[in-house]
Amino acid sequence: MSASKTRRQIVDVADRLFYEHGFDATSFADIARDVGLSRGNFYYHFKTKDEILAAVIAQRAARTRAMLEAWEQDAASPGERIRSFVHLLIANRTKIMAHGCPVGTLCNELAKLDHMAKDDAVRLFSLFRNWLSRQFAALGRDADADALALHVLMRSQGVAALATAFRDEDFIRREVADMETWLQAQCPAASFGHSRQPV
Amino acid sequence: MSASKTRRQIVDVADRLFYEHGFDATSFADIARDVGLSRGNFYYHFKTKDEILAAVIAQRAARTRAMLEAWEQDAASPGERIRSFVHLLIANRTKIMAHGCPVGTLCNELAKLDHMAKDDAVRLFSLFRNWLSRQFAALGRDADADALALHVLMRSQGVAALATAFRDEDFIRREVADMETWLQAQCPAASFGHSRQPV
DNA sequence: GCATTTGTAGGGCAAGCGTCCTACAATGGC
DNA sequence: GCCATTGTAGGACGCTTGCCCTACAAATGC
Repeated sequence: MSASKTRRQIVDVADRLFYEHGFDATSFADIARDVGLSRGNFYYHFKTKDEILAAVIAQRAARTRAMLEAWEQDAASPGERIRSFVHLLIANRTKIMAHGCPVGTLCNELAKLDHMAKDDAVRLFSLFRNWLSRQFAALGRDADADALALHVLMRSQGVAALATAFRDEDFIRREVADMETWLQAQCPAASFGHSRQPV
Repeated sequence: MSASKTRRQIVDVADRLFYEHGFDATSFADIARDVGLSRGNFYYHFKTKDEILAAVIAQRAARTRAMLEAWEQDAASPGERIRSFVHLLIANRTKIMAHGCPVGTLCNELAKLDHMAKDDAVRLFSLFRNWLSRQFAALGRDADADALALHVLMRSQGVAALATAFRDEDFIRREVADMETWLQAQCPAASFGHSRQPV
């Protein structure tokens, strides 16, 4: 098997395990077992655990960028794009109720561990923050675009945190609906499309 | 030194270390060092690490209950009481920016570790949830009191999460002010006291 | 002043950690 | 068909973990 393919497998598995069990609680052996590699052979692909973390964060950043660009293409209006973001909460509800927001929980853990890569993880947040900010600016809210972006991000983090604690799917849908109402109120003139009822 | 006093010291130190570095990353040795006890002697006071965690959670629950009762006494109106809760974000801003919300981060970590005590940690959330719910009910919002309580809890969790990531004190004050405005709008008839400007 | 309880010190245990090394199988260029 | 490169297996390393034990000091009861 080619090295790059094995490497990608390692990063995929590590990504999943870091999300499900946390970075610190995931051991080299755990990743190796799931990839089907011998423990020691890891050294060939990744010298240290931190190196794996860096690769995982880089991959998440790349995928996030791709997702945001796709929304930029697909969604008709900035308002629709923001709705796409908000609806991530519903699309990923099962995983969120089990393990929280991948970005938020990673940032929290790395902050507690006072880990080098902490700032890199926060940069994942910044991707969303800047993208949301641009959408709000496009809606004519240039003056407070960044504050609005942080507000949306804040809400989704809060929803994810409580959804994990209480495992309440209705709560998620209720708060998403509330965010949509809020969104409409922010830019009454803008077209947000038809406000679909949550399923 | 009396056993109960040493025990209390252990729980206090463990509480702090669990908050600052997380449960998993805090070792027996770390706690022992900070208390000034020999490593091995822990066995006398606590058989297992989980036992320490249970004691820490129990202490947090007791202190939370005491705080909520104090607010019940001090604050004139239910609205003022809810404000007391919201202003925790500002009062504890430094610690929150460094280590997040003590309850939220603990729940997240225990969920990832799939730890026995997970539900006990969530019960800390429920203390706030039920208390807030009672305040909203007292404001005449019986029908959706619990949903409103969850909404307030959700917001404070979101603010704490992003405050940790971006270390932005202004963001905290802005969102607290926004929550106060929202609060006024929820129960226009109720007395919320004068809306102080955040310092 | 002796005996029992209460609390502490220090170290040992097996297991697991991240890391690192060496030996070997598979592959592809020449 | 030989050789260098690429990738893998398996285990050893030093360390730390949670946990447990025994020996001893200090306090307490009678």
